[in-house]
Amino acid sequence: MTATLKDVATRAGVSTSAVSRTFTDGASVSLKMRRKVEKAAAELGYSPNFLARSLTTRRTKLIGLVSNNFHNPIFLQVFDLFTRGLQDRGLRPLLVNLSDEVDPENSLRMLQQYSVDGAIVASSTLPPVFSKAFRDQKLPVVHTFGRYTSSPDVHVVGIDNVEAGRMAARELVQRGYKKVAYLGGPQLATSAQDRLEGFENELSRHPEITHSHSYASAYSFEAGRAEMLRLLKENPAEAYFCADDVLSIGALSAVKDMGLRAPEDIGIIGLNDMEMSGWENINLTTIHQPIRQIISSSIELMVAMLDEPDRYPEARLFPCRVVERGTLRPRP
Amino acid sequence: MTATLKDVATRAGVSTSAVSRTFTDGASVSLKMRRKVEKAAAELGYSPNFLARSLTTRRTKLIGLVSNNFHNPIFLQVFDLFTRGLQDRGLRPLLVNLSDEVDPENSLRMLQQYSVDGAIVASSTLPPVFSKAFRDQKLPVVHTFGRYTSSPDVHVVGIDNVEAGRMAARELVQRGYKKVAYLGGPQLATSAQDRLEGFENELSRHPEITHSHSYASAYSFEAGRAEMLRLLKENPAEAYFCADDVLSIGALSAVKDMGLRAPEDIGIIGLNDMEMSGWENINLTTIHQPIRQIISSSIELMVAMLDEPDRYPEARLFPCRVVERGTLRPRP
DNA sequence: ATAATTTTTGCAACCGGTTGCAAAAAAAAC
DNA sequence: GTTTTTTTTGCAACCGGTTGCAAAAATTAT
Repeated sequence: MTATLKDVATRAGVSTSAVSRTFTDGASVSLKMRRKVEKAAAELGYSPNFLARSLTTRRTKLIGLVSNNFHNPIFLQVFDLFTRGLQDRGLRPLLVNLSDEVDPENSLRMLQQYSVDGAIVASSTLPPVFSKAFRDQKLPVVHTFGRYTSSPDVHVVGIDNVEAGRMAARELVQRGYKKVAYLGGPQLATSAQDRLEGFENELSRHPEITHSHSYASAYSFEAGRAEMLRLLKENPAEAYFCADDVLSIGALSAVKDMGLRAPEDIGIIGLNDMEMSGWENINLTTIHQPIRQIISSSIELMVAMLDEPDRYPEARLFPCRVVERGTLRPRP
Repeated sequence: MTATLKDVATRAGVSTSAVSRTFTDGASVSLKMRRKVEKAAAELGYSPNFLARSLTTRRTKLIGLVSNNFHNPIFLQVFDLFTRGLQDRGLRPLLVNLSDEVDPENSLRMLQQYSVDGAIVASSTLPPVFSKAFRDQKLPVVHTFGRYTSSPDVHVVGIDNVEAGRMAARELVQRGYKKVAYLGGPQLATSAQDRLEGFENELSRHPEITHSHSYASAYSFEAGRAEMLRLLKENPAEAYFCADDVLSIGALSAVKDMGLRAPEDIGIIGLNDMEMSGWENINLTTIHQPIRQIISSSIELMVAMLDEPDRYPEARLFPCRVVERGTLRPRP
């Protein structure tokens, strides 16, 4: 149906190699030849078949974009930034939804079958074993929103979740809260664990402040709401650090449901600073996570790795900052 | 690096065809042969290269998932459903972000270069010329959330936007509003046009009710908020039909900003019924669009087309229903 | 046991490209 | 105008598979 290399060669009266070379940059073709070939190609509407090409070049320019976060609105932005960033560099995202997947095997095999050049794992809730499995197959992999370790197995780009936890604690301390708590995402998410660690670590310097923690079942509105409802019925803290904005919004909803107000009765600070946290009817005080930088850095790293697969794994962490809005009482 | 067909053949001491056949279902292989090959394959960790295979079979099982909606939270759910649905059928979504794209040429060529088996265009704001360009290249295409016409150029799956507009109008009429208005998305979006058409069409049966319309610059919170702020400063209507939930939420925010309340001062009805519309602090009365059915039907249609490419284009429309929450005054 | 039929297998060509190598052509040096 | 050097070109093998066809092997019928 569509024109092939051979068709163009025949039409231009040249060898197939010549045609191939005009479409490979850096190859040796005379100007005259190039003209001839390009003319024939244009007449036939030819453009090279990337997949056939990939057989010999061993480059598909396909990047597996692997995630299991399809419920947190922030990930729409994540996908937007990733797809555009990859496209701009001539790469193509093959989207893999790991929502219910527990075993890396299948996804790994699939990525191999499509010969992706690399995989970006965009998730803070996927266990590290996933990205490690990819790496073990010599597949270049970047774990975006992954866990920081001083000697990482795979490239990690994100924030220092421990530090973010500290930051949240400091913020609550400064505002004079005496009884605080952490409301985390799924307990097995490394991000949730690390944020708690930092939170408690900072609070250990303030023995006069009591603190506790619990986990919502997912990074979702409903989960945050349910957990906060439960907490409020018992013996609630004065202020909560919710490990994610969407969780915070759920928690806020619970607060209002119980006839309470934020920040007057209950203080809440989130993490992410997603677009809707700034919406007037939400107006959440939160810790800003620099998504754009995280993603463009992830892509850069991936591009670099395509040229240099044995690059030593590094961790790239970006600083966060508190965005003050209306759900925490003012600093004294 | 990874084992190839030939490696397996050598190891098992059989021909490459034999190996190929064991991995092609429906091919003729004796049980004994299959055993032998599978053993060798397992030992080498072999699995067939889909792209090489696609060269001869002319099937890549790659589906272009094309969209320009990366700001409306409902599309996160759309991507979730599409990716899972496609995966479940052994198809792989190649995500294409058309956000700033005005010319179908590039995207079309790219999809051709990767030999996708088909393309799903998921957008209500992309001009029909895009999907038509794909179709013209004999590429099976489904336009999800596309415009209904009685003799469609390409397969369309979605809702009857005209009818949805009527439904919204009826709802406002029944609740006794005397002065109503339509707040649309980007004017060139077919969905925005059609919803307005239905809205006005229904209202033409009620000459005692005055109505007007205007458009927000995008289907986004900010755009809805800005437009509603403008409207409220002039001569606002009693109730608005906002052509999208995220637009409605922006509008609601504007209403509160001006010191007004919904539904007491201004009534609002949206369209989509996205998850967060049900959140307690939003609580938007809206028209439910059956996303799950729309998407699973789109996938079914695509799968059907892969077997029968010249299938006559059809339109599949799903009925909507009003979801009553708290932003419209009750029926009398 | 032999012939006829069916099933299984391997050969070799092909899918749409790329590329090392050597020959041919063009350019530079003498 | 030769010779040397450089550039351009085509040949042919290859990337990792599939598949039509005919031969070989296994079944079934006689």
